[in-house]
Amino acid sequence: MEIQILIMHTELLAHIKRFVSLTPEEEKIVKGYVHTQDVKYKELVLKSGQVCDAYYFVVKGVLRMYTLTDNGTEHIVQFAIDNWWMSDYTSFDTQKPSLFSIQALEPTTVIVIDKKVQETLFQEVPKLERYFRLIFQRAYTATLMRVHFIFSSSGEARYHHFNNSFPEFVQRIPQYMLASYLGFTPEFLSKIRAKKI
Amino acid sequence: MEIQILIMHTELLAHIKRFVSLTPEEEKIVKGYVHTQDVKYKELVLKSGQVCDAYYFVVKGVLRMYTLTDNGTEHIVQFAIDNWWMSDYTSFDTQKPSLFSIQALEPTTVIVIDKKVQETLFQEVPKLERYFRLIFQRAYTATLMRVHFIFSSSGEARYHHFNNSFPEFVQRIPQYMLASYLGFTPEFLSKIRAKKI
DNA sequence: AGCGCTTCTTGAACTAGATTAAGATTTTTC
DNA sequence: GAAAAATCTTAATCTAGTTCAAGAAGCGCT
Repeated sequence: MEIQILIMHTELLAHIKRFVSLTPEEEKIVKGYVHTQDVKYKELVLKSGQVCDAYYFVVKGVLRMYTLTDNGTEHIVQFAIDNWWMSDYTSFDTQKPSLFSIQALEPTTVIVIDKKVQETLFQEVPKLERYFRLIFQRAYTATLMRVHFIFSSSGEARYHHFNNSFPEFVQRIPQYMLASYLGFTPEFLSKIRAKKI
Repeated sequence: MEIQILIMHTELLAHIKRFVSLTPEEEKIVKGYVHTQDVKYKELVLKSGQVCDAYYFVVKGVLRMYTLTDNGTEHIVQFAIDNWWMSDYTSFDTQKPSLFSIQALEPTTVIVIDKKVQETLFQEVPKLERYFRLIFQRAYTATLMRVHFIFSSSGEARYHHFNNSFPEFVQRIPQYMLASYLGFTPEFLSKIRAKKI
């Protein structure tokens, strides 16, 4: 068990070190402030209406973030797979209820930074400000690219593009969720697939 | 002129200080590394195909970031007004050509951080890492909310929502650009407006 | 191995929004 | 202040994608 946790933390530290260097002491501090959590299939780590009180780093598995519209339909805003962070950062900062829910689509292991330690951790390891500056920058530009794709290509083109870019991932999630992420109905996705094989 | 520039810089420093505290020395360093630039109506600060080599902070005016699709139609990915940063951060970091163009929609004044000084500036004033961490976090979550709106509401609903949220801004830009930003055609926007007055 | 639940498919009728094209209005320029 | 350019409107036709409904596969569970 101890060894297991160590390996988990190693994944996060390796990821951080892709962006900033860390001294052994800093590594130790980070390890001291985070913890791992196992999330069962279909379990929620955040439920809309509740306040988000952690950042989640996916070590293994898949999370989805989604909203419920008035008429009861779900809309997937984003997925997180290995080495991605997910949270409702606005709810986290303002401590107001979140519009979003975050759910595991597989048995998933996450590393957690809790609200109550986040500021202290960032003060003790200021390099994390830079690390997250770069993480948010990437997430932001990736989301802008997504807006660009939504506006400039048809649903069919978006499906093929996503399929070509992340073929392994498409295998792992139900098609109706992919449809929701791409912004159309499962029936329409079925039709696209029927055309071309 | 000197006074004018000082006022400009004050706007940026005031904005930074909404997120992090700055000592007088740090303020001085920041002032030393940035400069202002006046951008004429319709002038481009970034042209797609070129490498983006600066961050731009809008002091006064409006910028738009857009792409050209194969068939020649423009798609506006975002606007920047007073106190917003705009850049193609991916192109900036990788020094690869940008897909986007950035253009002024009014005579606009920006404060510029050039690529060649950015790393040095951040090293000398590490608080800027935190500042931009928070800036990117907001930009990221705002863009996620936009994706949510695109998927969960009709074009008409999006128009009314935008109109209610930013009535003064809607006055300042041509309607066909608003249509492009909201993801539909100018003709459709005309129809929406005809319905309701 | 069979029952129940979740996911996927197909087809027919429908609609939000695109496209095309022409004219009207407003803004800019000399 | 008239001509040119840019923006906005209207209407007819068309299409990508939705909705509804029903059946077919797939898959986890005892």
